[in-house]
Amino acid sequence: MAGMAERDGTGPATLEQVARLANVSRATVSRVVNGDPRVGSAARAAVEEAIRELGYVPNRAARSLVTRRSGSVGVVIPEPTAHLFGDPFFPRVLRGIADGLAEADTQLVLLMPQGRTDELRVERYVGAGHVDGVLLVSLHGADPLPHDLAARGIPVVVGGRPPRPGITFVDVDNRRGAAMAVEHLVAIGRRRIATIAGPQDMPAGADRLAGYHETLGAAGMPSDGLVEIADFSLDGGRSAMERLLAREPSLDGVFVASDLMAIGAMAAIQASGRDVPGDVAVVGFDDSPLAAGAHPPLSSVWQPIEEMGREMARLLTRAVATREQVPRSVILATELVVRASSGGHPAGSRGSTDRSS
Amino acid sequence: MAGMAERDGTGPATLEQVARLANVSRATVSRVVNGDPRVGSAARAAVEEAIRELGYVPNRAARSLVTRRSGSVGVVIPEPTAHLFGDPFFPRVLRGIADGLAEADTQLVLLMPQGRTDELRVERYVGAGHVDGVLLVSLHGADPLPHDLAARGIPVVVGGRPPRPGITFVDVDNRRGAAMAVEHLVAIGRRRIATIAGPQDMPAGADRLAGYHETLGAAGMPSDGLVEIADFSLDGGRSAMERLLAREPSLDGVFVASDLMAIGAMAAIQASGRDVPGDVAVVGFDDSPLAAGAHPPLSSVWQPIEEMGREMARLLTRAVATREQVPRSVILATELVVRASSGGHPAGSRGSTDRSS
DNA sequence: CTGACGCGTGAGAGCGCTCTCACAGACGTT
DNA sequence: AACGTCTGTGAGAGCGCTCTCACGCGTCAG
Repeated sequence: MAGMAERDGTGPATLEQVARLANVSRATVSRVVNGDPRVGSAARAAVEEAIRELGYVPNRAARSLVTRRSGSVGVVIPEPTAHLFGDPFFPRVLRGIADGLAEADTQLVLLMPQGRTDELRVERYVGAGHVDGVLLVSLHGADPLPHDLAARGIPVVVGGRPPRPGITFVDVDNRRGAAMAVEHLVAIGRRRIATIAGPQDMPAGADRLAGYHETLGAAGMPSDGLVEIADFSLDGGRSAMERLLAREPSLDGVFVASDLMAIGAMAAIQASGRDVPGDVAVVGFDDSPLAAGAHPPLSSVWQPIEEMGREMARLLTRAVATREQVPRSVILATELVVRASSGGHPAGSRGSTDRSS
Repeated sequence: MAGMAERDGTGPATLEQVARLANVSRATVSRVVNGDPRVGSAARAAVEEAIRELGYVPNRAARSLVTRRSGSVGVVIPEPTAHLFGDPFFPRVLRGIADGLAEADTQLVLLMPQGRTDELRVERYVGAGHVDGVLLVSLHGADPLPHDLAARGIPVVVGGRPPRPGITFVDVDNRRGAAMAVEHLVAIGRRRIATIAGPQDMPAGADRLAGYHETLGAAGMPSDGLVEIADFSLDGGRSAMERLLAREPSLDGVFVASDLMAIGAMAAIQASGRDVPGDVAVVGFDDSPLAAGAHPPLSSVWQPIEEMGREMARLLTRAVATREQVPRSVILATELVVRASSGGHPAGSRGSTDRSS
């Protein structure tokens, strides 16, 4: 490696070696490494030079032995969540988390418990102090894990609104996103607007449905007979749409709570001889790569998934550093992306752009 | 916690405390904890009792400080790989890896470098000995990382055949899987069999195309004008199919190198007024959840993705333990799942079942 | 001129564990 | 009876780091 003198003999350089080379004590080197300001500039320069020369990298094990911090956090992804997502949700949160943790020079230890037994193992593992905190991506129903951990005083941040409050979380604004989608359908003149919602034991499913109802209510439009629940799958979307069309042949707009379901729904609409968006306008949710490639291209609600992961990491890092126990929450804004399926321009032009938090 | 006496005062129990409670030396406790056989049964029992009573869990940092093993391995997922997969490939390998590492009580440290700069950071990180080895899930073209790490003597196992040999890897039998798919099309009487292949700079893409050619060649059937390359996306599959149909209207079977593309292809076939499987039989690859939900249900080649992850973990664990440098490789068998899209029974009945390695 | 007070630095004590070495006692061999 | 040999155990020395404490020095008020 360039610029890295070969240290004679055994393994990576140690603090001790750096100290000797720089003619200072171990303590001083340690101060430099950890950014302690009370170090003279001469000493600091000498140490930095020595560090560069030896290619010194601190030994994490030794450090965490004395600091009693592991410098790593656990990211828990329970089975049902991992399974659910056909679109690249999963990798994207993870990337955001990885990003956010890298900012704080923290390791990401992945834990994927399968079943209750594994969850208990995770709890024991975390309880043993092997990680400084836990990030939980849980989008299905009531999971006892976050509360159990929080009760033990372990910093926890969950991604997606948890069913029970009292826990720090980051979520995207599902409700507002859904509302924007429905408002858009209203704005382009649709009068019989249906929805295909996700499972109601998932906060994301429930919140999106709530946004639908809220908007229709505000517009003074009926929603009776216009709601179907499905399971976020392609096929689920298709059959839900078939039921909707059978029951309410006159519907002219539909908000579908996920892109995958929306693509299934469009297939059903087209199979019934109707045109999208001519007869029925469709808006999905996720703005996954599938949306832009659909026929016709699918309008969809974009959500800042990476940002969610990054924010989770930041909140956890702060909680670990300050030892504070107050639950916080961050809701990230969503955006509507209008495409041909709801009569917008064929190209994927962005709709609203409020992205504060 | 049940059965866990409250230790007076400060933090988790230590070896020392266990030793005192059991009336033995630290060394003996250490032996019991690490499964050293040369411990008398009386001492062992006393130690085990004390461990239970104190809820003792070894301190990883202290341990790895002396053993010079971190007890964790890095799992590297470069940007392009993470982005590519719409189907749940990514979570599934990860789950397999998590499984396999849990068997060896090893931590999974996730590294998701974005761009070359990050890759160098990963290299430095790994080089610093923070992990005992590296697992790399890389399915795109030539990545220098695995060879760089291997050259430094760091144990590496990659998932998916690497472009250059000389590295331990685990892969699914893409070639044989493709061959089985095409053989099946031949067996049901198709005579003009096309293929939509994946990107040829990805080994998975190249190997599946090779399997196609191999089988057609063996059957003495032509393949000229019957090959299209696409990018594993829904839309890519659709347009490739349109090109194929335009060029070769008489084709009666098509092997598509991914389910997502196959679904796009089926849409194109149906849009052209043809019936699946009546006019054109279709077989996909991946056997993702999308396949069973497609219309008609899609025949597809199933691959043991979790098993691939698990096997990667095992190979790495062994390489770390034995310090051996010999590259190995494991190829896992694929299976053909016949469904309605190639005229099989509508239900998803399994085809062949050779799954040795 | 003296004492108090900063500031930069070094000495040294651990953090919790593993592992080498020494040793006591039980057994078998010549 | 004297010797080796094994087996189970303990003592103790670190692993590489952080952090407290003490100390030497220069500065400034009294």
